Amino acid sequence: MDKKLIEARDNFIESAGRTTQGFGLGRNIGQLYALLFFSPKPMSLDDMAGELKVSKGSVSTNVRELEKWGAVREVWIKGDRKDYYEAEVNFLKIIKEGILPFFRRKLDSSFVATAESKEIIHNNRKNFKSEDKELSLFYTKRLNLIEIAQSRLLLLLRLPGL
Amino acid sequence: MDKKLIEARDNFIESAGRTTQGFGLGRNIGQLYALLFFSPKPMSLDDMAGELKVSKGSVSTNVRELEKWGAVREVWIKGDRKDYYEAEVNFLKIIKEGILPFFRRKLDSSFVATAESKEIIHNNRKNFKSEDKELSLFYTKRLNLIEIAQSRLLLLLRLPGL
DNA sequence: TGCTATATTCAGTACATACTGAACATAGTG
DNA sequence: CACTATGTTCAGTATGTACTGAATATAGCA
Repeated sequence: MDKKLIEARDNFIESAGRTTQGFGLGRNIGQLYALLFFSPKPMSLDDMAGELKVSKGSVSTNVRELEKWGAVREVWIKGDRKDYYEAEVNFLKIIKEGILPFFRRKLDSSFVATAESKEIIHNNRKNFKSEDKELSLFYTKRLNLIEIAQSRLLLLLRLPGL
Repeated sequence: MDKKLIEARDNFIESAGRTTQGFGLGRNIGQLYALLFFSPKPMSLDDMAGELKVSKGSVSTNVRELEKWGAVREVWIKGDRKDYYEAEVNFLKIIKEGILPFFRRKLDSSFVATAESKEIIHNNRKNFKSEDKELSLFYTKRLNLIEIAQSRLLLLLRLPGL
């Protein structure tokens, strides 16, 4: 394979790794997707581990994460007992159906925390005295603000424009 | 301050920290914002460091990052030479004007990498032979796919629905 | 059913990164 | 203008997390 083609591909792979890392998704996973995205043929775990110079264990874990997101799929190659994978090339679909729901789940847990905090205040509203009463009112207002923002955010993450 | 109120607040602060951490933004920065969001009065660096039990250095760094995002603002308290900060409570505004542009900048660098890879292939298109010629065509197609997806993604990050 | 090729798991480790804290810079005050 | 209170910086470190690699599980084959 031509040196310049390899350079073009590796430049992209490196960038993809940096990008996923920057979003808290790890470097390997982005590199892995980029590698498959630039492969004309499906690749086996060993192929991928070999190309990226990482362990097979890491490839196994990350490729299954990618599969969960619908970013890669397993393909059958008859007469071969290895698992082969290829990239889903509809990138926006991956964002919309794989990555954003993943992020949404992270936000859900903060949603839960907001509700918990409201609950704590509500359950104890009888026991607050003087300046704490005032403060509890303030907290409730702020928690309501956050709840409104959170639900709007969840709607937005459904990407109505897509 | 009432124990239950502290519990409600700290529960929220902890969750905020976990959330920002999950998005690759660090834990402290989320906690800091949450702390200010739940403070009826502006707070000084020492106040914040004391409440969160973290170093003043970290507070200084993170509060300025939050300021860049428009998530907190400095307020003057006359007769006091400390800097005081309060939270911007319009959370969606912070997302739209602070955090998304921050993420957008991360994506920009991957945009650059795509262009670079195209450039490399273009500059060498004369020199490829036989099967490499075919492969370079394949790469170009894939890079075009990515470029289209990337530009649509950037549009989306402007959150037209907001 | 045992054998071999392949995939998965997970304890240990390496690595990146956010935080600490002390030294330094700065700006208010008397 | 020196003094003091406060803020910033940054080298060193602690911490969390992703990766390694060997042990284990699994699945196809003969």
